[in-house]
Amino acid sequence: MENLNERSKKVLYAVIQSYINYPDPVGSRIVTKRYAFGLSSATIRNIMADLEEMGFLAQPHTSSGRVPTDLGYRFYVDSITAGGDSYSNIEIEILQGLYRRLEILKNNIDLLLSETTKSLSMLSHYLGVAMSPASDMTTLSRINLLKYQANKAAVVLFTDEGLIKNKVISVDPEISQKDLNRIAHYLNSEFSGSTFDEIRLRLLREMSKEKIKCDSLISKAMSVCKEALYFPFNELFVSGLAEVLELPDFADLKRIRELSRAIEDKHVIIMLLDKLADSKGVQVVIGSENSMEGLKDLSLIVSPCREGDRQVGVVGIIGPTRMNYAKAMYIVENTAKFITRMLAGR
Amino acid sequence: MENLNERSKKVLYAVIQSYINYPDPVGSRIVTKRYAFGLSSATIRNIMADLEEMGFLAQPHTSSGRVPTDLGYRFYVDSITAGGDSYSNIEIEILQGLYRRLEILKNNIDLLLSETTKSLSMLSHYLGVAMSPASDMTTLSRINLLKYQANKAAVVLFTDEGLIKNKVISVDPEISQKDLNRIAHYLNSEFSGSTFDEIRLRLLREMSKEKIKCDSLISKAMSVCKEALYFPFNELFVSGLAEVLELPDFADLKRIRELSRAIEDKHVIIMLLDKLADSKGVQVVIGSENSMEGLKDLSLIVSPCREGDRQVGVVGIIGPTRMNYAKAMYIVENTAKFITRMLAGR
DNA sequence: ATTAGCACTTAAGCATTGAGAGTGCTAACT
DNA sequence: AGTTAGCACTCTCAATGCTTAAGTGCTAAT
Repeated sequence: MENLNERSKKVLYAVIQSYINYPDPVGSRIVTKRYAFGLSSATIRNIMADLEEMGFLAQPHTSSGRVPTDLGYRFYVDSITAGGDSYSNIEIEILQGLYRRLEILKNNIDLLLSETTKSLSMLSHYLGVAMSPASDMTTLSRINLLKYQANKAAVVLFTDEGLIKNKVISVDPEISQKDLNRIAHYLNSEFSGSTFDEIRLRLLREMSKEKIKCDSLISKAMSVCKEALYFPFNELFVSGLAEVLELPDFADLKRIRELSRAIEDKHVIIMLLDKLADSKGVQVVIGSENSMEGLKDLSLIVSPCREGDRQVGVVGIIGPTRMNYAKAMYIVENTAKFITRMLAGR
Repeated sequence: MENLNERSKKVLYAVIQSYINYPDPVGSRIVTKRYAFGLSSATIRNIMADLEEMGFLAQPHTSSGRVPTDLGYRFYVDSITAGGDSYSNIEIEILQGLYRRLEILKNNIDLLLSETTKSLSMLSHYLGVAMSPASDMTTLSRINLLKYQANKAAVVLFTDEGLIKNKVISVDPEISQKDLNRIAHYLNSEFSGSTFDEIRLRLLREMSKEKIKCDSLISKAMSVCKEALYFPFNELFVSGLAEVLELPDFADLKRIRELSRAIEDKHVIIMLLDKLADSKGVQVVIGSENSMEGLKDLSLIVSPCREGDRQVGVVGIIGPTRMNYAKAMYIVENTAKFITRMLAGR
């Protein structure tokens, strides 16, 4: 990047711009035609050869136009992050309209996130993704235990992030609703405000104490707690496959298979999003910059939804590396803000 | 079907059998080779021409082999339903193994169903689908209302089918937990055992009564009820797209697009499953037998999971019309039984 | 009723060809 | 010295024609 003069940069941007808009490798002639450099194609050719040598461009085969490499995109993305493009009013209005439609879902996080992914994919024409926060990092606000059948109880769990989860656990038939109330009361007074990570740790310590082991009711209660507080929270929502398959980038059966495997696994995407969730602001991961198998030659635009230190989720877009980064970043940034506002404004 | 003698039937079955195993149109020569009829290819040719005339077979183009029509598959499927194929021990063991792995999820219906779809698609190599019952038909077992924040309450709802759902509703800040308890108590005593369909109807009638309109607390309570009891229950789980894309039937980009649109919409599939959920036992819908746009040339094998009159869900398989119906039916039937056992055994 | 034989049809694979787009290099130009 | 025109070269892609293989329908013989 050091020995990259202003003119070369401009050419690089032009190539990327063109390739984003038209899915064909771009040659020197096209650059001179579509972008007024006042230079001949031969000169552009020389510059493009230099850019290729520096690793910003590549040729699919000798004598086709050039295509940006991941490095090229990276350079481009970094430059627009610094700049901060502004967007047309129309696009902003579409965004606002979609958000308004989602506002009625603010009481149901899962549904809100899942619908948000649909908006994301509609707006961007790429995959929309959203993830609720991992359980370890969320803080317990309140827990309720409801006796359900002879040997079952429902755990209802409120977190500071506004998540509500329920699950059924098996309990000793001897335990009554009163007992459960007492246990819940204990848990609330003891752990409310702590993250689940901490809670699990402290519970483990408590349970190893001698006196607890002896008292059968308490030990039963403890087993209830242990089961009640283990929640595999983080849930991933993905949509827009149909949208993505319209792109020329996914005309290839092999790529489609790869993508659909990635979507169905979820595991890989969750891991990646988890990694990116800690940072703040919009993150861009381009193609091979992520080391996940099956996500090569895909790009991710991700933003955590956080307010202070309270993280309520992650939203993002997944698409081919040949992506309209500026637009995608704009959409993700605003969607993250919207979700944050929605879930924090309580 | 009347004027279809035993020999013609055998040939029809042979053609279907062969086509299911090898995805190429089957010609008369192949029939004589793979299945020992003791007849020459010319004779088979004549029979196949007859079968085509009757609408059981079709030719993709003059002078290619023949392919079963939807009607042909229908004939075949009806015959195996009557027969009842038995399966190898190995396959039964694989099934049993997968089921055992799922047993630990019996307390979490949604997760159970969603994992079941994965098993279904693994076993069949087609799409696995599962749906929890529609809210109208489920019966309320118990309702709990938990005050949550100043103007919010969590509704926790238990049904006789073993479903547990929660949602957040907005409430008047004046309403206390005590009030909510009273409302919940009223709802439980009044409506426990009724289906949500009935409940909504009765609530509507109650609310129109004069005296209730006057009392402000009761009217507030009623508005709580109304919101609390409206649940869009029916949830659809689908998986196995990656699996299906390995099939030669989905080598075509257009079909893939169609399929993924169907999967993302869910709406269409839900409607179709809803229709089939009422009947009992395994249902087979072949290709154009369903009138849903986007599901043409796909087949569905579906079975409700019911015990007595209590329906706990629907499971099924979606695949190309060129499907191993016998196997798919076997898998669906047993999976439905398993799910029923899992959720009814309480 | 069955079958052998044959002419006919069609898809699919293969090599050939020509057009088109793009490149790199060299030599001329400013 | 930077820029450009010109040109030979490369590679893809679409079209073409040819051949092969599989399958059919029909007719005449068994």
